[in-house]
Amino acid sequence: MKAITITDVAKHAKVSKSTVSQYLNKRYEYMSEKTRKKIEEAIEELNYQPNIIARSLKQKSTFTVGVVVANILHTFSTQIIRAIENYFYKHGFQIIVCNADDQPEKEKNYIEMLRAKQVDGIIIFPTGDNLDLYKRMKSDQFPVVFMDRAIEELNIATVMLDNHFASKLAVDQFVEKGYENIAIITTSIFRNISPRLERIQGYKEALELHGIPVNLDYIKTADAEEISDKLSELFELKNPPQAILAGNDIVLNEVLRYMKKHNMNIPDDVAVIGIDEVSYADFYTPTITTVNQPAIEMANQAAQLLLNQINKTGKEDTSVHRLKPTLLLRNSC
Amino acid sequence: MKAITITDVAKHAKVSKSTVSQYLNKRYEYMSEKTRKKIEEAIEELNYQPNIIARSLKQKSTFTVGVVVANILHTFSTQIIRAIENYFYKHGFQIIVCNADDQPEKEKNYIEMLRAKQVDGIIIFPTGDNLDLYKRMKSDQFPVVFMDRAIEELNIATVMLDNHFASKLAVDQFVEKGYENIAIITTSIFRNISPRLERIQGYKEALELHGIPVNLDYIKTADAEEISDKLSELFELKNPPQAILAGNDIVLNEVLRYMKKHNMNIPDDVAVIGIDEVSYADFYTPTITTVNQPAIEMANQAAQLLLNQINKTGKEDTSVHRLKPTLLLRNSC
DNA sequence: GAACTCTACTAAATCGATTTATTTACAAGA
DNA sequence: TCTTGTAAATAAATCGATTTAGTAGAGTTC
Repeated sequence: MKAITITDVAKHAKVSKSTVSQYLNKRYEYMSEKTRKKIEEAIEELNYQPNIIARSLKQKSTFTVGVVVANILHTFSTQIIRAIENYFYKHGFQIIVCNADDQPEKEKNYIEMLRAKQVDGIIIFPTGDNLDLYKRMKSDQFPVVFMDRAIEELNIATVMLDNHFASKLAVDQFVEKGYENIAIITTSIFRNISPRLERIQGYKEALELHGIPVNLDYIKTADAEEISDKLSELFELKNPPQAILAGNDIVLNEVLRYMKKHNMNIPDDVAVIGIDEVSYADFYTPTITTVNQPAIEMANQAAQLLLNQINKTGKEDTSVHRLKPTLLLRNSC
Repeated sequence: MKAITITDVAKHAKVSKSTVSQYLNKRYEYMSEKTRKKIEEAIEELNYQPNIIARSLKQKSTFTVGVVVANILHTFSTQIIRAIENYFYKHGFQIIVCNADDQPEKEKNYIEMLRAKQVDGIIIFPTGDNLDLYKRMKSDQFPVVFMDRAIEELNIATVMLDNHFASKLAVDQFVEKGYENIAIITTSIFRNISPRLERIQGYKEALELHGIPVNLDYIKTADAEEISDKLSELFELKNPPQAILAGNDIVLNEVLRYMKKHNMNIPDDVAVIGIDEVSYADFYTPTITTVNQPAIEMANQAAQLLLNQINKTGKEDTSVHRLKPTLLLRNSC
């Protein structure tokens, strides 16, 4: 890899570096037509590409933003990434995607790396366990937007689902179909992951609205591997649930796997609704009713909030934006 | 955002920039214990973080590699990204993921951007339509590894599935179960995407091995939206297929959607095998037999090949590495 | 005590761009 | 003829690190 620099171009075109730089930045008024042509030719001939590293050292802005996702394997994460990327691509930015794997330690490393690399801003699916780090970014006025999960009292712009409403949509549907013994299962709430807590909270509120007492035995949280055990616990209750709300796509998979294994019929033996749309929802037997997150709008909104911070356009927005999910009514309930 | 630089640290610790730099690079033998402590404290107090941009301007290596995926929405892409990222994370590299959306134009922009940003190497799922660009990277001796798709005559290290064998696994299984009218459906081969061509080729070869004549009516390629039409064509044949090999996860979804819609029973009305494992394979009714790609091994191998090129370790390897898939035998066939 | 070696440090060059201040050449105006 | 103004171009400073070459001072050796 030979390295063609601005100096080479300048020599080749028999002008100064400064003039070449002006050319590169399209300030043609500082040079004659003839010079412009010479530089153009030199760049062409040498196949010169400016070193963006050197450029951004001087210019500060790197036109790169980071996205730190909690777990890249979630369909929701991928959809968000893709949409964020599309948004920023249009605005001339690149995105650096990093995968924190739900590990605060990894999240910390990535955020620090990204900052050290001088990205212009970061969209984070926060693990929630790096409060000091979040605070430092805030006090440094470094552009940050949180996605999917809220961190209290930090006043950082956040885009997330209206999780209460998501649960309400599901519970309302169950009730309409005549179910009263309704269980909810989410993945672990070990680190107080807000969407999960809110979905449980929304579930409770929705039940109360319908005058149905909340039965704590019907609320289960566990990591994917233990969900099957939790389901067994549910069905061993003397009053087993007739309906199950799966808190996300992973839980839904586990629930369906369990049903399959135990030869249980949906919705006759037990009705099911999942939060998060899944690829197979409309051709599974039965088709699965789901609560769909508006991933693209969420991504666009987060991207826009970040871009506003980066460009210092619009007034400061540190609020939590909650988008409404929709119910995709099918036959599992 | 105040910017603490090495100069600030030097002043604060009352030493020269050079010494601070030595400290940052852990060359403690060039300073006294006392100086080391002073610098350590200064860095701590000022909360200093070195500017990696400035560093890499001098050092050349940016410890960043790019991954340009064809489409980030494919589960296979995500698995690969995740594994590549894990591999490089261990070696102190960051990865920049870019999504080409199967558009050669976008791919070109991204590769050029990545190179301009001086990444140390790139792993590409090539669209195949940027031959000049690929050649230039090759002649610049820029570290590149292709993933998933081969580009003929370029002599660029490539990691991909043994696609012929993938089809063979499926066809062998069909034949063992007594099926002879076997169809294959893949997504569009518009741009000569090698895995798709190879899967079709492997399907033909496998049939011939079993002495079954190849029926061209049984071979269909189409974009996702038209697959349902192609399926109708298949079942309107006077000799409709008894078995269908779905060329990837997207096709499999479409096939299952069609079966559901037309109330067709698997495997009685038609047997199905999919290439690519899917999340619901083991709890669908019936459970779905799939041909599984060893994504993690493929990612590790690609990452290792790239790292070798970057570090110039090992001898030059420009061969095509083909990994073997495995059959996950279930009940759809 | 001259010559040499080490240790602990520093000054200055460097990476490849951008940007500011300055210079040159030439034409217009008084 | 002597300013003055302007267009075109350049030199030099800058960004924030690394790295090379060099130096001061203490200790060793003969």
